[in-house]
Amino acid sequence: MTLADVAAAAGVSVATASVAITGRRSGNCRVSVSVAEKIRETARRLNYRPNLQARNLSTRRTRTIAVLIKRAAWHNAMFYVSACQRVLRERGYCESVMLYPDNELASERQHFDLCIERQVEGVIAMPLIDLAGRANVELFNRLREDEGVPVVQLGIALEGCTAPSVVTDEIGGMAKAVTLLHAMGHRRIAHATMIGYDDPGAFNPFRAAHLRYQGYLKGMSELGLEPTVFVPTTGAIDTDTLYESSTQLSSMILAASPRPTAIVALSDFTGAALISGLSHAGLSLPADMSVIAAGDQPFCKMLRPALTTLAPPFEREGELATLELLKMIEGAAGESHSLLPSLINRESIAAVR
Amino acid sequence: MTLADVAAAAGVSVATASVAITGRRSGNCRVSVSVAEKIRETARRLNYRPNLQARNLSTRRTRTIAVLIKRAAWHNAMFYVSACQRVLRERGYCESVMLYPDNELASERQHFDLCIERQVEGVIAMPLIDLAGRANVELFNRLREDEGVPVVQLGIALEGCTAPSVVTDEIGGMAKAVTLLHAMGHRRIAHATMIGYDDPGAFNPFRAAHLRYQGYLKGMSELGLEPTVFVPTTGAIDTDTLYESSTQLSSMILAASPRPTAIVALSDFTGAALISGLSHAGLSLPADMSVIAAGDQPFCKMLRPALTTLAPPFEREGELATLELLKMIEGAAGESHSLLPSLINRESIAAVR
DNA sequence: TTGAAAGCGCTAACAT
DNA sequence: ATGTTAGCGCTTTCAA
Repeated sequence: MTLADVAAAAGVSVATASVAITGRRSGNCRVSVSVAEKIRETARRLNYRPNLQARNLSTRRTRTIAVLIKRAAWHNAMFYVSACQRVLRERGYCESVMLYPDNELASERQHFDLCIERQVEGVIAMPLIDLAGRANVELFNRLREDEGVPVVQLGIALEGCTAPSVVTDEIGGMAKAVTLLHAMGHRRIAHATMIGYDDPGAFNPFRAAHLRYQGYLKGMSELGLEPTVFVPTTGAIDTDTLYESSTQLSSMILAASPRPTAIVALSDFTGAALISGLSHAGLSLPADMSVIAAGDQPFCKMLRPALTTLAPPFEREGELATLELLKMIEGAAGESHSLLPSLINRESIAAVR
Repeated sequence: MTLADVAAAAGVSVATASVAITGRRSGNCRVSVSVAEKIRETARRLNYRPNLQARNLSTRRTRTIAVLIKRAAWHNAMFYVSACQRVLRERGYCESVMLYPDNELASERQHFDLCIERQVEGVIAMPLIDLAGRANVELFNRLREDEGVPVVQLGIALEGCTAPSVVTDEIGGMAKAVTLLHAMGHRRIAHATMIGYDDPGAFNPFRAAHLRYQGYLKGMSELGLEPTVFVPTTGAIDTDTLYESSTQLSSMILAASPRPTAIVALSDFTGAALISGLSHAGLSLPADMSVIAAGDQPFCKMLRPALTTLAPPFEREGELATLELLKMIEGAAGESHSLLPSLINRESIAAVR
């Protein structure tokens, strides 16, 4: 069922049918309303569907953008993607979500190729940094320079990458958490994190851990407080198993002297492990220990006490990234954004006794 | 940068270049190895990328399949999708994930259109049933019959839909849970569920709730046990807020007399609410009450006690769905599958005292 | 072993 | 207001 069939059935030329169906004017010409209606009616009757491949080939536009999601970010990605879809739909674009569920650089490369071959007009990517500290920076830059397809980075900004980025202000967020705890009377505020937090390299695969550590440091130093950090000594270095590797933190914290009265945890997984371990050891939370985490994972509200956490503005980030990309597709320069998370105060913090 | 450019640069015709680059024989003809190598070298040098739109238009094949995910299933979808990608890649297909984050029937329809327009060769969809009990059954059937594109349903089988389905055996799973509890000495085993569980209609939007209820019933009756079910009296009927609406269940269960010794919960969200509410009321879990849930959400392991749950074999389901689809694309008939979940025994059940 | 040419379904000048 | 025609980038007979 092609345009030609519809045109034949309606007794007009393909050009006329094309104009009628896409509702567009060709040059200064239109189709008379009556003919147009007849054509559309015929199309409907014949159950005609335009072939996008052909249309795109002809117009040399696809109005398609790609969203590249890494497996590690899948859970947050829903918020990104739904915001993204909303703005794209409003502007007549369609998107095509491609994911690289294995967190491999090679896989990211392969998807970039696919983007080019599919002629996408832009890509929103959550860049990968592998365990060896490598990233596809060159590729990101070339995609823009050689192929002319605009890119925006979401969630993390790769050093040396020319594409604008939309990220969470991890440093500001953690400093905010420290400040809040301080205002509640806490003075011995510790940080619970993961192996790798102290690598300041731009390609630390756990960059967020380092950023959050810095935010903690910043908050503490502004208040004249002495920082203390707890790190597991063993366990896989891997965000998938963060909960498991964080279980040993509780006893470390319990054994510390002086014992902190509040903990700023790297992530919700760390926070969950703390709540579990500390409660199990007989502490009453939050009275005996305040815990703030970061990430606002859906399980926070199901923990007892429900976990107070820093919520990154995912939807807004997705929206901004898309808006920037669209600007770039239209030829303008894109800007980067860093957005402060908001603090969702649930039940896991209390004033110091 | 087109094939013609490469051909010109290599001093051959586009036809030759095409054959050399795709590494295919046209008729009984090949390209000499030397020329082929030169062409490929030129292509590499010029950074040539084939235009898939053009290629697909010409071959009338896309080797692309669509995976349609509804928002409500996002979290499980990662497992589906990664399995799907793996088998697709092995067979030289590429997929394109499209989602309808708003859970609207209209949105599902729109995505079906897009699939047709994009000429996908098959679609794997997680069908939607809206709150009014409607579904796009007709559309599913027509996609196959009118457009000739094979479809497989994932996660739920729509009544009257001719497409094969790959689903979890909810009934068998729940019966298994009941049996296990019985073997641990429990006799007063209750079911905690949601509003809508007792609607036997094929288009009950909470079909899974009804299926699980039936599984519970089946298990109980096989053992000659008397069923008891607890349902919230108020609250939004919505899987997004299942945790919130389940909070009132704990006091209902506590007030019951005789009080059950074990609960089979509709889902992990219900189970989490129970663990929280029951513990808060002073019960010691699992000694005072056993809880089994279903879904194997990532947060199960973070609860205290960690939630014992029925884990649907997502990866296997995604794999089977893809395999069936591929079979259908190759002209064979697809078969349906119903897979039993496995019981992940964590800490929330114990022998009756 | 290679090239010429037709065509995939559609759009867009240009002509009528 | 409508039709004619020439592509878009690629594949694929068919001929050389």
